[in-house]
Amino acid sequence: MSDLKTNEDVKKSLNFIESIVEKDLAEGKNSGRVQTRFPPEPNGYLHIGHAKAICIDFGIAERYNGTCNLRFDDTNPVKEDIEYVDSIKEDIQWLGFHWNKIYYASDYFQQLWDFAVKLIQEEKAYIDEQSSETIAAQKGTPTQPGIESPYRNRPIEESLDLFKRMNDGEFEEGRMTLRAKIDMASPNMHFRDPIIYRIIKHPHHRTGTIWKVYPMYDFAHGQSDYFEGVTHSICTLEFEVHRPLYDYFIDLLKENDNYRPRQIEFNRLNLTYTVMSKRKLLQLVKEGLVNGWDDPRMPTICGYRRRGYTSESIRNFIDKIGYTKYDGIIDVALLEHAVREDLNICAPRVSAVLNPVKLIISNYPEGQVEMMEAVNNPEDPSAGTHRIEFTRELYIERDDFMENAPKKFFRMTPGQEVRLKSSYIVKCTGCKKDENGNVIEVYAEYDPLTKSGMPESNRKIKGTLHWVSVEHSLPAEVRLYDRLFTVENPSEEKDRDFHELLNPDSLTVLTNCRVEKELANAKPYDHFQFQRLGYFNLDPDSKEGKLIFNRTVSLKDTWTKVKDKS
RNA sequence: UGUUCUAUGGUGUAAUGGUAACACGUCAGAUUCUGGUCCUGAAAUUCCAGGUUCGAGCCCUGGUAGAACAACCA
Repeated sequence: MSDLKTNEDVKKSLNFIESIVEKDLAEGKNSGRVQTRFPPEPNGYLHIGHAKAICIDFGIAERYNGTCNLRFDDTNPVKEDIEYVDSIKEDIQWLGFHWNKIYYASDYFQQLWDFAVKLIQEEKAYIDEQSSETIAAQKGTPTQPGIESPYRNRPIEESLDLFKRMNDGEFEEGRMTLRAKIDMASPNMHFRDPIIYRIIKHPHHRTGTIWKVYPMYDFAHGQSDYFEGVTHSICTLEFEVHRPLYDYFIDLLKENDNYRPRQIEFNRLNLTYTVMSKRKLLQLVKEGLVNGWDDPRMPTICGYRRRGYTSESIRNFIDKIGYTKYDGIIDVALLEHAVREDLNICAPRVSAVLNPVKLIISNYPEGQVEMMEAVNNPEDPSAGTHRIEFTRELYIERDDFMENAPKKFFRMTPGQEVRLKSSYIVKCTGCKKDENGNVIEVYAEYDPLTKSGMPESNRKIKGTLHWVSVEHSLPAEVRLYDRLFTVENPSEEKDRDFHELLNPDSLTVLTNCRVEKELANAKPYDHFQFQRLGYFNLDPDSKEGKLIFNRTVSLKDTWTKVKDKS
């Protein structure tokens, strides 16, 4: 035991974000305070990429005795909805995080308005009456400077007056905008007089129709951070080029040198075979290509939850992949490993047959029922055992019988002995086929001396099969979920229609499954290991008399490789 | 012919000027009443070229490659 490392010995190295925070702390910045925020826009459900952000936002606060607030970045009423607000809260809690307070960017609309008015008065902003096309054309390109708007130097009073009238609803959407007056020749496109306010007449899910003008992201995010007292504003890499503008507005807002929020960017999560774009996920839902945001094929938090992933495994996964500035793509195998790792420890083993074929133990008395003791979890002896009925007629997996088997097939084939899990060793004697040659019954003889626990049962047998009693098992429906996309990196196939990349076999519904009686007591989301078949959970749509299971993830199945070789 | 950022086995992440390590994946073996788990082993790595240094994955210069930025989205 002594050479085992304790948790303290295995000191995890700091990621670059933690290093920055520690350095700031060491330098006494922000009076030694650490405050973060998780700032989703309520325009969709959270996906696993958000989980990465959530873990670092809440994790940094926790690690450095700070606080983390949840802030909804609700500056675009057209796309946002209260449904999303609710789902986001639920998913964060399911992941096991707790916010200090909930804020909304819309809480700051008045402050932001006042700040905008101040900028106009200082000749740092003006009302532009050009169309979006004209403004875009004048913006130049990343390699060519833009040109100035003819409205750029209009009198302060005129801008002030128009800004007020914009918010009074006097002008149509798109008619005019408020732009910051910075530098049309800046190499950073975001400094070329960015639009900071636009007219939107669509009612806001919180403020209703009070406002007719809404701030843009760049004019709301940093300021909101500042108003709240955020010290470390952690976001993804694509906001890197926004940071100078973030700092620009903070400088105009900042009142003293004791506090200033700081933006830090990390690499967004990319997963193989997975689409992470909110826009595309919304499209999948809207076009009915999946059964809602919580479809088990979706990479959303609620999709994974429904599929049977545990929050623990998602957090462990995030922990494994780390935070850097390198823009790579992570193999889903790593996520699946994290899920198996967690489920292996906590999922009870139960018997289920997905594709049943009858097995008749010809020398076993008709009508006899024996209760067999089944271990709930070999990884956890304290999980105990449960009992399962053994009878003359059983169901086994159709794939577990082969009439003419290759050498490395260790399961049911004429003349070969196999062990029926938790019960007897049986020897296959043959099978019966219908007129089409399909196997309809398999026959075997049991050895009464080999019941689990008996001395004779210690014979070395290569194959162990799972089974259920024909009479005592329950019917069930099992849904096998595969990858939604056929290509490893769907976002790289930009020129191809997204629909072409969808996997037509991403969902397989098996309706003739049989499960052991024990499962009648299962509760929604409970997870199980169906022995060699993988991990499954009970779908919340299950009803009394209709059990529905989702396959969470398959086991690593080396049999498939043996098959390839033979 | 812009600005900003990035580059370590197949994938992701460490090593903070001093023996290139960890996890996943792959392959092989052992154990097993799950072809799972656990265990053992193997193959495989610092983008290129210079420079600084006793010593460079790390610092400097120049290349190369990739990413982000030209929404009245966030």
